Amino acid sequence: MPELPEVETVVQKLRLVLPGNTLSDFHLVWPKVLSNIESNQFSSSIAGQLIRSVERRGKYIIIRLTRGLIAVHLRMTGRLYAVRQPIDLDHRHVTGWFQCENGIRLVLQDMRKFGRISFHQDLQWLEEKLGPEPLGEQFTAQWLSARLSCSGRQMKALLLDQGFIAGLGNIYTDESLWHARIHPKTAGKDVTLQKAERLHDGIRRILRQAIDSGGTTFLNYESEPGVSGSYRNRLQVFNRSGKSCPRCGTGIIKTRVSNRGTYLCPSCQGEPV
DNA sequence: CAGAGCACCTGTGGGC
DNA sequence: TGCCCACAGGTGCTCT
Repeated sequence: MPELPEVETVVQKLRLVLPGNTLSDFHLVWPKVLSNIESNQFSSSIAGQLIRSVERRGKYIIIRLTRGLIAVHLRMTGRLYAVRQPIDLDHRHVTGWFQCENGIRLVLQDMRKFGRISFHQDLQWLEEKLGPEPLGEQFTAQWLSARLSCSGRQMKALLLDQGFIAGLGNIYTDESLWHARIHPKTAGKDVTLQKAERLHDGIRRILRQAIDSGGTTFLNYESEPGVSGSYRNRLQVFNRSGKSCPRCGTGIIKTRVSNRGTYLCPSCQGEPV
């Protein structure tokens, strides 16, 4: 579900209420939600710990404690939100929640139960597996062009690979490739410098606009209960098969690339070289 | 190495 | 209306 802009929106909301609070307990509902630690050990590891900050790295939500950190990945349908204890919301699909000493609860609700929570001492494990942040300084057009030129993989697969760039998912990959007029099956090394520059520009511009819109909502994603993102109204190709390309008017088609549903303009994005 | 297929889960929407 | 199938914003694994 959530890609970088949706996760960033969640992090921005949590940042307003969590830092400064002290965790007291973790309540496990769906056993598999804890990916690298046993429930009792997790509860005792976080009990009494101060939440220092809430950050994002790729699609991971990072909650820094006095000692160690909690990482949450929402996968397809996860939501993470804070509620005041007296407010009893619809508790369907809750896979686990954190209790804070001041009464605030941090709830993970996840229809498909793919979302995961893990506990770590530092971020080294993540830095080893993720590529650069697309909105960070390391992600430049030169870097992108150089990395593309030495890969025979399809562009769609490359952009979805979190080890290549961290944070893009199916929606923003299709939107970015449309922006740069690149067919998703094009091999990385066949992308010209000019198109790599356009892609770099598109990725950053699209992600920033999506963050400003609070992300994209289809079925599930809400940064908190009742709050959906409006970037859906600004999508150019994703989920718009049969509608006309905003640039040239040609009908947008849906195909399958890299085993994912993929939207593109057959005119603007031509055939792969 | 690159790509396909499947597993993990539950819900929804389209076709008949 | 109801049933069945395909598909869903992600990731990790196996197999070819």
